[in-house]
Amino acid sequence: MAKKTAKPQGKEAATPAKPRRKRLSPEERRAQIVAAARSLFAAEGTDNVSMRKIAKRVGITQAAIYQHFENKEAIFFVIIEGFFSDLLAALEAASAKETEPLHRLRSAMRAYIEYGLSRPEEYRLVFMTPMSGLVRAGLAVPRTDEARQTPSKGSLAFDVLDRAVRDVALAGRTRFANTDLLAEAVWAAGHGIVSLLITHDQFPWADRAAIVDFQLDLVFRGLLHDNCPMRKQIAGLS
Amino acid sequence: MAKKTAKPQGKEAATPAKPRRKRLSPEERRAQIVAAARSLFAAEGTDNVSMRKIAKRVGITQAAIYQHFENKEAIFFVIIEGFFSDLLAALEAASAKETEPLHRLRSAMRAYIEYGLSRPEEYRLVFMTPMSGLVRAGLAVPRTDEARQTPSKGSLAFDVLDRAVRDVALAGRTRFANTDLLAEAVWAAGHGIVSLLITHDQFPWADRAAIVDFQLDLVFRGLLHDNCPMRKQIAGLS
DNA sequence: CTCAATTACCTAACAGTGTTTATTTAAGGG
DNA sequence: CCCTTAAATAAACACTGTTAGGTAATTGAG
Repeated sequence: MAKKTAKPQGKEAATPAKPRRKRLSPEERRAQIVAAARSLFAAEGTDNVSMRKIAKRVGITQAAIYQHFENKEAIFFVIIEGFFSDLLAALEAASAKETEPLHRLRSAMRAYIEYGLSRPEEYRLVFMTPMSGLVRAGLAVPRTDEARQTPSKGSLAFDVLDRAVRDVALAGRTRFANTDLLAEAVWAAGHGIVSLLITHDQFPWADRAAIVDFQLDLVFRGLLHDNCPMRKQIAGLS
Repeated sequence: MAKKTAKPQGKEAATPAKPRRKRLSPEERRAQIVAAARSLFAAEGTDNVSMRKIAKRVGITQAAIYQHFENKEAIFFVIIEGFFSDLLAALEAASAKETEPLHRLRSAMRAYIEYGLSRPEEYRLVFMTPMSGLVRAGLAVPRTDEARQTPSKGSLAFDVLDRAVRDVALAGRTRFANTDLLAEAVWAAGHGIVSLLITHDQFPWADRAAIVDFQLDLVFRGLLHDNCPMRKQIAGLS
């Protein structure tokens, strides 16, 4: 405001009520677009959000978005990066809270599940949607490759889980020697809960907290050594 | 062929190469449409199949489909019914193969996972896609309702799992008293495997068969009683 | 301060989607 | 044989993601 330069303004002087075109820096616009897209996704679901809706929310035309993003997937990509970044932070915070390997793994798993349930639309986008090269960019090739192209937040997040599982094995608390398999199984068990709860909220589920606790108990009882003294400590409620 | 009725044929006599409009019984057309849709879904993915593609495959115009189906979801619905029907058959066959409760549950779980992996696109449609009233029609309200409106194939399929879990509990083979929770947890563990393998085929997974075996071992070791003699029998490989 | 270059933005259009309407025409029964 | 029924069509609707080309706001050089 307070910008009264009073320029010549083209030729036909003051077509009335024409909302003056605002020009923002690319960084600002990008941030606006991503913010609008993220909140719309969360509110209406990923599929029900169009480029036009995002543009309207920002206050520009749909075509203007293409000045800042190659296509719709590119917006997804940025959102996913943020999702993985926060997921990584949540996992690391949960891991840091516990020192004993088993409790640490359990804490990380619980954090994963709760994080997924707290951001269902993004979770669906990241872990339940097939997108050429997109999910790949966020997560895949975490271990077997040697290229080491600055590992993505997604692979780092998986590494937290992987490390926690390995520590449990190193502490001699599980009889399963193959930690890769174990990490995948633990991940799948957690993902199954999140995925089903997100998609089938009509299903007559038991209480969510009870389900999460139960699943954790089941998995952790499963991976423990038969003679592990901790076996008694596992809650095993309900 | 050999139908040379030689009718008056309208007015402008023989516009050349105009493919004569064929008229089929509703049942035949419905079957054609569903068959085309199912094979296209399996081949190209649910999202990449349009009404026009289905119509072209059948040999009619897209609008003709609406004579037989209210909308695209209605086609999905029929396909899903078939999916659930086959799933139910697979689960029952797997259950029937084993008599000991624990082995029966394990057999059913394995059948579930393998069935899902064998029909990934339909599995995604049924268990990983949010669709208003659609999934509900196939699966939800399996237990808590008293209306008993001729239970769907979906709820019957879940019942197989539910019954298998309850039998394990009745046989005293698990310490978990809440069989509802246990059934949901077992389902979630299986679903997690199927879901992740379907969506993230880029991820450097271990061998599929090994993953499935491992997940089954993990879950079944988890649900067993501490002093259950069967504990030693569980494979627990790798 | 002015003028040219850059480029954020807009208008308009494209091809594709699911769906609807009005019209044609094939098939079966009187 | 006509005449009704309804399966199929053609053409349009409103929506989607995306692109081409023109307009104008901002920036930096002279």
